[in-house]
Amino acid sequence: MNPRRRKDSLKTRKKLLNAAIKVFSKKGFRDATVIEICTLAGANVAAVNYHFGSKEALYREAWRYAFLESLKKHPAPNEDESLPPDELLKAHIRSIVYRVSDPENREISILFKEISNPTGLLDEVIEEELTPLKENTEKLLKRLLGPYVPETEVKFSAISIVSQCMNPLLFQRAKKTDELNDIQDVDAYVEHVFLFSLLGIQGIRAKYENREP
Amino acid sequence: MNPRRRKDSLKTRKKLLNAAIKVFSKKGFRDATVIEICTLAGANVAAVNYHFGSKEALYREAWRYAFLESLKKHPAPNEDESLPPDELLKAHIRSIVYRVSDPENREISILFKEISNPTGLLDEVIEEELTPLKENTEKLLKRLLGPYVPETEVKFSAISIVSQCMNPLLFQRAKKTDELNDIQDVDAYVEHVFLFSLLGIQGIRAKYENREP
Amino acid sequence: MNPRRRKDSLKTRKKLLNAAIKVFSKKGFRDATVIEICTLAGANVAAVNYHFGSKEALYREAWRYAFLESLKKHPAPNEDESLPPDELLKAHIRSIVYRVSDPENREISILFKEISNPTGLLDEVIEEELTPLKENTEKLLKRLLGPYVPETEVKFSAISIVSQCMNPLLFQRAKKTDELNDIQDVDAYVEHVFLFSLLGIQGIRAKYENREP
Amino acid sequence: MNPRRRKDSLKTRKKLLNAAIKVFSKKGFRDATVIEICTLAGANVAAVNYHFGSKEALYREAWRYAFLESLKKHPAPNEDESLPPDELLKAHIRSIVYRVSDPENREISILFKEISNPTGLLDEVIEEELTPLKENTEKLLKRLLGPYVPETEVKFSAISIVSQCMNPLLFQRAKKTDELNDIQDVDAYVEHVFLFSLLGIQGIRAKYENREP
DNA sequence: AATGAATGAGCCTTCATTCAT
DNA sequence: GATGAATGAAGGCTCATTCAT
Repeated sequence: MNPRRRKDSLKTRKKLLNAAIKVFSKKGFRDATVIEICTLAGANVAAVNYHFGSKEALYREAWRYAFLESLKKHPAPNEDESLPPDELLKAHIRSIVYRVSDPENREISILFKEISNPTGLLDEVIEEELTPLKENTEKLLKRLLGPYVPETEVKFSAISIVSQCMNPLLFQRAKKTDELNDIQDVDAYVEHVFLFSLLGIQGIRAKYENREP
Repeated sequence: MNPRRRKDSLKTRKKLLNAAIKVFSKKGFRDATVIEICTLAGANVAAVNYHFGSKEALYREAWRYAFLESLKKHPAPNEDESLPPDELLKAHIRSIVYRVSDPENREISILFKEISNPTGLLDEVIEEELTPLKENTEKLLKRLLGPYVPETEVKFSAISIVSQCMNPLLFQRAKKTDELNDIQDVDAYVEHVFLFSLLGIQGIRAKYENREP
Repeated sequence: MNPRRRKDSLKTRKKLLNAAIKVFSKKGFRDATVIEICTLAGANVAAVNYHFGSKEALYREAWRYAFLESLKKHPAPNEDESLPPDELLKAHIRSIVYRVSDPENREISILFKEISNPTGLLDEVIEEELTPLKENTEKLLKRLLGPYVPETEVKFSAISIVSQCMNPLLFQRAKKTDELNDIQDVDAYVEHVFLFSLLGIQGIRAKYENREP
Repeated sequence: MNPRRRKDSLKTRKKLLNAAIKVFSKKGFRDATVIEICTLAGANVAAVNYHFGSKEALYREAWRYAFLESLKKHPAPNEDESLPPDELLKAHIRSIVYRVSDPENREISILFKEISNPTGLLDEVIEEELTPLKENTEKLLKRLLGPYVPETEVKFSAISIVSQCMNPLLFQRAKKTDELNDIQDVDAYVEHVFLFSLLGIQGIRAKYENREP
C-alpha cells in the first residue's frame, strides 16, 4: 500500500518525463494516456497534473527534454572552418542520420508525429529549437555551392540533403516488413547520402560557375 | 465537383467515404470522430457502423478509395522503354512531387500520418498498393545506374530520390509561416530534384564503372 | 430556446429534468453530481451530455422547466382592474407565499441558492423570467400608494412585501429545529403579511397625501 | 488532532482564518478550495489540515471568528428599557440592515449561503449564536405590540421585520446591474422599513386592543 | 435502408488529505 | 512548526458502438 521510497520520489518528475517521452513517441499525443505514462513511471495518476499541470504541458516539457538529451548524445558538428567542407558535410549528414536512426531517440519520433499530425502544442518549442539547425545547414551549403548559385537553389539543396537524412524515420515504423533492411547499415547509408549529395552539389556549382565569364 | 456522378448514387455510403477522407486526412485516425464524419456527410451517427461496420473499417475503405482517386488524377509515368531514361526519371520525380504537393490529395496525407503514427490498420493495404511503385522506381534506377552498381546502392538511391520527392509533405503543415515558401514553386523544385539526383546517379555509376575495366 | 424533442425521447429527457430539479434544489449546482441525477432518473451517466450537452445546460433547462411548472401550479394573480386593490394585494401576497412555501416547488429553492451563491449560469434566464413579476408588483403598489408617493418609496415598499413573502424559504431548511413552526400555518402568515403591509402602505400614503395641500 | 497550543502559531493560523472567511464568503463551502485559501494566506497546502484538521473544521472556526468580528463592528442595540420603544425599534432595524449591508461583513454572507445551501456544518454554531438575537427581537416586539396580541402574531411580526432587514443581502450579488440601486441609500431604506413596520405594528396592536374592552 | 436514443468504457482533471522530512 | 511531494477518490465529459424501431 505505502511502499514509499523517498529517493525515488525525488525523481518522480524525471521519471514522468522519461515515461512520457517513451509513450508519446510511441503513440503520439492523443493516443497516449496519462494513465499509461504514470503507470510506466510508477507514479500516481494525479502526478502528471501535480508536476506539470496538464497533459499538454507535460507533452511540451517532454519534447524539450528529449531534444536536449538528443543534442547531448549526438552533438551537431562543429562549424569549424578549418575542416575541409567535404568533411563538414559528411559530419553534418552523419549527425542527422544518427539522430534519426537512433531508436532510443524519441525526440525525433515525436517531432515527426507532430509534423504529420500537428497538435499545435509544440509549434513554438520546435521553432525555437530547430531554426538554428536549419540555418547552419544553409550556411554550410553556401560554402559548398560557391557564390554564384542563387538562394533558391541553396534552399532546395538543403531540403534535398535533410530529406535524405530524415528518411530512415519515414520507414522506421515499417520495420516488421523487410523494407527497412534497406537502411540496416546506417553507416553505409551515410556514405551513400554523402556521395550522392556531394556529386549533386558539385554538379550544381559547376553549372552556375560555367555560366559566369 | 462532378455532377455527372450524381446518378451513380452519391448515396450515403459514398458521401461517408468522401467525408471520411477529408476528416481522416486532416486529423488522423484517432483525432477524427465518427460524429464529425457523419455530420460532414449529412448522415446519421449510426451510419458509419451501419455501412462499414466500424470506424476502423471505414478508415481502410476510405484510404483505398482515396488512393484510387489519386492514381486516376496523377497516373504513374508510363514505363516506356523507348523513352530516354533521363526523361523517364524526370517524369517519375514529377509524378511523385505532384501527388505529394497536391493539397487535394488526401490519400498522401493519410499515408503520411499512418507512417509516422501507425494504427496498423493500413499495413496490408499500404503494402499492397505501394509495392509496385517501389519496384518501378528501383527498376528505373537499375537502368540509370548500369550493371555494375550493387543492389544496396540501387536501393539507397531509390530512397534518396523518393525522400526528396516526399519532402514537401513534411512541411505542408507549416505553410502558415512563410518559411516553407521554399518549395513554393513546385516545378522549380522538380527541376532541382531531377538535376541533383541525376548528377548523383551519374557520379555513382561512374564510380563503379571505373572500378570495373 | 424552446427545444421540442421527439415524442418518445421526451421520456428520458423529462425524467432527467425532473431528477435534475430535485437534486439541484437539494444540493445546488456544484454539489449535485451528474451521476446522482442520472441514477435518480434511471438513465445512463452519459444521458445528461447526450440530451443537454453539459451539466450547465441541464441546470439552465431544469430551472426554466421548474419555473414554468411552478407558474402553472401557482398562477400569478390576474391584474384585473375590477378587483378591489386590497383583494389584489392579498392575492399577490398569497401567490408568492404559496409558491415559496410549497416544498414541491424546487424552482424557488434553486433560485434562492443561485442568489446566495451565484454560478452566473442562470443570470439571463432569471432576468428574463423575473422581470415581469417585479414590474407587476410595482404597478400594483403604485395603485395602492396613490400618486403622491415618490418612486423610491414605491420600490422600497415592493421590497418590503416581497421580502416578507420570500422569508419562509429563508428558514425552510432549518425545519429540523422547531423554529419554523413559526410559519406552520401558511394561511395565517398570509393574513399577517397582508394586514401588516396594508397598514404600512396606507400609512405611507397618508403621510404623503397630507403633505399635499 | 489539535496540535495548536502555541501562541506563535497564531500568525499563520490567523492568516488562514482571514483568508478562509474571504474565500468561503465569496464561494461557499464547496466551491472554495483549500489551495485557494492557503495561497491567499501565503501558507502551504497542508496548513489547513495542520492547523485545523480539516476543511470542515476550518469552515466552522472561520464562521465563528467572523461572527465575533461582526459583533464587534456592529454591536447589537442596547436593550435599554429607558429608551422610547420607537427609537429602540429603529435602532434594531438599523443594526441589522447595517450588518447585512456591510460588504465587508463576510459572516452574513456565509450565513446566507449556509441557510440556502446548508452543509449542516454550521447548524450548531448558528443556533448557538443566533438564538439570542431572535429572542431580543421578539422581546422588543412584545413591548411594541402590547399585551393583547397573541404569541403567533408576535412571531409573525418579528419575521416581517427581520425579513425586510435581511433583504438587501438577497440582491447583494446583483449589484452589477443598476436595478438594485433600489437600496442604494441604506439609511433611506432603514427609514422606510422603520416607518412601514411601525405602522403595521401599531395597526395590529390597535386591532387586538379594540377587540378587548 | 436508416435512424435517433441510449450506453459503457475510458479519459483528463480537481481536490482534500496524508506522509516523510 | 511547517512543508513539498504524492495520492486516491471522484467528477464531468467524449466517443464508438449498440439497440429498437
